[in-house]
Formats: sequence, C-alpha cells, structure tokens
Amino acid sequence: MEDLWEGVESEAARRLLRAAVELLAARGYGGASTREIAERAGLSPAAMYVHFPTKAELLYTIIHTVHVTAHAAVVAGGSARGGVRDSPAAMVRGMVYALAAFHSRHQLAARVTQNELAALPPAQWATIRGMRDATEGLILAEVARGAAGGEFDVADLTGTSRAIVSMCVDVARWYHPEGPRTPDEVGALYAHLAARMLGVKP
Amino acid sequence: MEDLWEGVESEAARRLLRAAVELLAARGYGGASTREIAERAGLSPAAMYVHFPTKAELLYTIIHTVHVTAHAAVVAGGSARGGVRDSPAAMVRGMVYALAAFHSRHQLAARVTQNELAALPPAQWATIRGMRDATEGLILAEVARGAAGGEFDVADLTGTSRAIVSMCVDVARWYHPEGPRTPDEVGALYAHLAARMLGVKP
DNA sequence: CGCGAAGATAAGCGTCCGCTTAGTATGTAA
DNA sequence: TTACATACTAAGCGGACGCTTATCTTCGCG
Repeated sequence: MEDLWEGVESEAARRLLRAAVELLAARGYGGASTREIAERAGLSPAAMYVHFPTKAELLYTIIHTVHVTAHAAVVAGGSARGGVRDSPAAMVRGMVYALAAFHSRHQLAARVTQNELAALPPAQWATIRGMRDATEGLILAEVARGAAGGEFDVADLTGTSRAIVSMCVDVARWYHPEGPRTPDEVGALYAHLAARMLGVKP
Repeated sequence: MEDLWEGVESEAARRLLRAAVELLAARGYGGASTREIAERAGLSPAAMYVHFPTKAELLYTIIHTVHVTAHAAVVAGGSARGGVRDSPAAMVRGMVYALAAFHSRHQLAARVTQNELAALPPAQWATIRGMRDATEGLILAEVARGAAGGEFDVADLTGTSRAIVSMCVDVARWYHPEGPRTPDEVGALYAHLAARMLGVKP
C-alpha cells in the first residue's frame, strides 16, 4: 500500500515504472517518449525493452496495478472490524475512506490510469472494466443493503453510488501532496460526505 | 450552450475544433496528429494552419472555450429567478445543476480539457486557473453564506466545496450520451446530492 | 475586366518516435 | 573451462510527426 511497486521483482523495472508514472502524468502517453522514461530511470533507451515488451505494456502494468491495489484497499476498508457484520453505513464509510485515501496517496499513478484508460486495446479494456465494475459493485451492494433496510434514504441507487465512486476517483485529479490535507484527512471528509449523500439516519 | 462552437466565425475552424475534440478525447494530445484532425475535418493537412497557428493553440482554444462556457453556465444557473435574492440552498442547487449538466452535455470537450490541462504553458495555465478559481469561488461563496446563516451544516467549507465541484467535473469522465440519463437528469441528481452534502436544513 | 486578399493544397524539411539489432559485461553452474 | 542466461548498451532503421513553402483557386469589389 505504501509503495505501489514493491511487488515488482526487478529494481530496474521499478525505476522504469516510477519514471513512467511521473512522465506520463506530466506529458501524457503520446507525449512521453521511451527515451525520456529510460533516461529518468537511469538506463539506456533500449534497456526498457528488457523489462517490458512495448511501451503499451509498460502503461498497462501501471493501470493494472492501480486497479488491483485500489480494489484491495476498498475490500480492506469494508471488512468488518467490530461485530459479526458491520452496518451498511459503517461499511460504506470504510470503503469510501479507503478509496479516497488511495487516490490521494497514489495520485500520480491514479491520474495516469484515468487519463489513459480510453486508449487501451479492447481485450485489456475489458479486463480493467471488470475490475472497475467489481469495485463499484462493492459499494453499490452496501448502498442497496442500507436502502433496503431503511438505514439510508436513497432514490437513485446506481446514480448515487456512481457519484460517490466518481467523487473519490477524481481526488487524483486535484490532490497535491504539498496541499493542506493528508490522504487520511481526505478519506475522513469523503466518508462523511458519502454518508450525507446517502441520507444515513441517526 | 447547445453548440460550443457557434461563436466561432469560420465554418472550417468549427469543423477542425469538432474533429480535434473527438480525436483528442480518443487518443490524447500527443496521440492525435494534425494530419488526422485535418482529414476528419475534410481538409488537407496544411489547412489547419490557416485557422490555428499551432496544434497547441488549437488545444488552447478548446480548453479556453470550455472554461468560458462552463463559467457562464454556473453564473446563469445561480442567478436569482424568484425573489430579490435566492437562498444559498437555491443558489447552490442551481449552480450545481448547471455545472453537472454542462459536463454531461459537453462531455468530450470537457474530458479533453481536464486531461490536457497539465500540459499548458505557464502563462495559459495561469489564465485558465484563474477561471477555474472564479467558478469554484462562486459555489464556495454560497456555501460560506449558507453556513454563516445557519442554513447549512458544514465543518470544512473549502473541502466540501471542492468535493462538490470535483464531483460535477468528473461527470465528463464517465458520462455517455447513449447511457440511461439525460444531462438534465444528472443535473437534478447532483443538485440533490450537493444539498445533502451541505446538510441543508428543511 | 483586373486585382488583391483569403482559403486551400501538394510537396517536403528536419526531427523525433517506437523498436530492433548486434554485441558486451556479469553471474551461475555443470 | 565451457556453456548459457540475464541485463545492458551503441547504433540505427523506417516511419510519422509538426510545421513551412510555393503555388493555385476563389471571390468580393473597383
């Protein structure tokens, strides 16, 4: 969670991924050259191809890792901590906290991911879309459970869930680590706002 | 409001702008070539330079127009319609409705705008940032007025305003015109959600 | 008709791109 | 020692890029 790339075996590959995230965030996929990425990673232009078969695969590694890690964070944020099964309100608060904090903590990688999603080839896009639907589905399920049980007051289940997830994801677009808020503070604020949006009853 | 480019004098320039929005949304600034943009506009590769001095100026025209139009929409959405001065709740609802509907209606142009903002040269970025601050400031001012008057229940004024604006802007990332919601429906839902986030009292 | 301005084009310049190739250094293990 | 694999580099190929130039067409207007 602390370092997105700690699971990557090769040190050079990790440096390439970190360099790629910074350059893709600054210039976009088409604007960041493989030469520049390799140079920032301290390698010759050709060395990237030892670790990634194409520039597109380097991007996909970033996008896939971001989605895997974000989904795991939401699952962890929504796991029952107190009793046998937490209330829908507690579950949603925990998941929204985790999703917003993730997009603060990993804002550059998440921003690259959102910006370049549309350029994925169909097969890869299908995989990623499945992971996105799964993550949003975790939250939608709790929203539906809370609405069915009368703990929430929600007229538009899918629209409200979508808005909550969208709000969390968009943190990556404006969040700046030198700004006034820590990722945990953003998570706490957004958990509160999501509860408000759902009309959580006292 | 219906057509973003109706204020552009030349028909060929309008076609170039429309082609550019579609291609930049699909491939990003670095991935969409001037040849491709010109071809989609029904012109030769060199004809773009009759209407725009550089590819970067073409992009800036899009980004600037989107910001001008969005700001005007928020101003119109927040103008008093009933009495002498509307309540903060009515103002915020009207402005959020307008901002969310705008980002649904012009989702492609707005998405290009958000994605490529980081690539603007400093002088242009300063201009655009001023317009963004102004638009967010319109909403923040009403949030502060409502909180001061006791009509809202808001602990974090800037954080909550930022979240509301962010949520509206992010509509451009996921909205699809063939989807189940019209821009007006998105606006209505988001106005309701913003009121909830602000703890509007009955 | 005569003429200049505006809009558009075909051709192409120099540069940078993703990626390949051929070859080098290093480590491991039979 | 030989053999092989991995990580890396210098050099460069073919092509696409943004943009320019020289040229042509069109058209309003005296």
